[in-house]
Amino acid sequence: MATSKPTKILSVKDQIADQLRSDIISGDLAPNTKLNEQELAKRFGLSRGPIRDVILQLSKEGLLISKNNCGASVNSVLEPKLQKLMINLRRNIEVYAIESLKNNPLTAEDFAQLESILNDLQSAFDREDFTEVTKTDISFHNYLIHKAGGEDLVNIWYPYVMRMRLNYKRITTSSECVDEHKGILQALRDGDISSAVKAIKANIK
Amino acid sequence: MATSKPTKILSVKDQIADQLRSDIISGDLAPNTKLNEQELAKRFGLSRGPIRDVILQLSKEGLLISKNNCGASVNSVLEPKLQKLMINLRRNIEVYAIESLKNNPLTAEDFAQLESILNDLQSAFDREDFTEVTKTDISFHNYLIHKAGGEDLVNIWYPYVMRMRLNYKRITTSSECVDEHKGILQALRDGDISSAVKAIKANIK
DNA sequence: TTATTGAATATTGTTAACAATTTAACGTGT
DNA sequence: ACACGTTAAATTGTTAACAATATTCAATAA
Repeated sequence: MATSKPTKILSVKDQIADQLRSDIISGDLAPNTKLNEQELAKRFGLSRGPIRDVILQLSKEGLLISKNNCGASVNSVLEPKLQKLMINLRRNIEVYAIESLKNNPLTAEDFAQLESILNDLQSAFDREDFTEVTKTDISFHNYLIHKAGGEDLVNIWYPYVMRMRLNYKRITTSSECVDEHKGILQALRDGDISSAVKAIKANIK
Repeated sequence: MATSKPTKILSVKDQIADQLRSDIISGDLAPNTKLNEQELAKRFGLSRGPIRDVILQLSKEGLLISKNNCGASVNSVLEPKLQKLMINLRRNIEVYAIESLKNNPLTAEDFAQLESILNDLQSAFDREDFTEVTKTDISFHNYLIHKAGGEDLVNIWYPYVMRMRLNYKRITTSSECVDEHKGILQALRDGDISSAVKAIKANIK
């Protein structure tokens, strides 16, 4: 039996959602841009049905906002106060995740995975592919969140990250971003949870 | 022009979503129950299209969970730790909402609305219509959240409330629930924010 | 008996035509 | 020129048939 790395199978809708997420993160689709179902259907070579599903999915994630009979648009930037609230809530979730690793420590496999993600992060920086940087950044956190609380926690957490990405267009420098994540990982390796918590808090802003 | 109370116009899908929410809250649809699209379509006299939309909507709210090619089920009860986390997060949001009323105080109209909601709450208790009790309870909080942060904040907050309702089947007594909300309202009337915050914290559990 | 294979069934995913609604454009009257 | 109502176009909502995928269950072999 072939036990090599399982290539991820993505449903058609997942792929389209992924592409649209990229477009939004990259700024290609600016906030308040209205989406046209037919247009999207033609672009992806599908009918409007699945497109509608994807639009609802991305609404669930906070990236789009859709009103009755009026279509969907890219969600707008949050006002600063709500932004701060969301950062605070996200911090709560991620701190919870880190602390829960006390009873559910990372395995060697986990560390290998996270290491690999950080390599991808560095590589994306080197290519100056900032959309990929963002996605990889998110996937690092996603890994930890999932480890700590499974799908349930991911579902609670995900909308915050996504919605926050709409607010921050500016990208940090390579060294800062990669180093911050390496710091988190190292603290976890050392089993130094309180240090990891500090590092996570510093990273979420 | 007739300026009397505007009767809310609900889209077909909103009405179906509402009904399903009731079914889930009432326990008529127990956690992990699988939903059948055809069945629902027949029940509501629609085709499967809009039903699918509603299912996605309720997934967004955390009431349902749907997997690829495998349909949707009523979401399961959260494990106690995640439950506590969610309560904590919801408290954060509601405290934020209350505190933001300092700069954006409730009007006479607001108080009238909230009063009316509490009357409905008492009435639902008297009728022992506990599904309606839950919905009215939620709508009280919803009013404050919306006042404080608009649609954006409601969208952040709503999934927590809904998901939490799946965990608590037991209903509190009439006097306890109504009194708690009256306490919140009275503190707000007095302009005593810190007291209102205390009352909200005590109410969310 | 237990596991496994395969066909039959049921369910979800997709499509394209049709209906209802919203948006835009136009013309009329003031 | 401006406001208003009507019509035409564009867009979203809905439907029903079809395709792809999962599930069920019976038959077979170990």
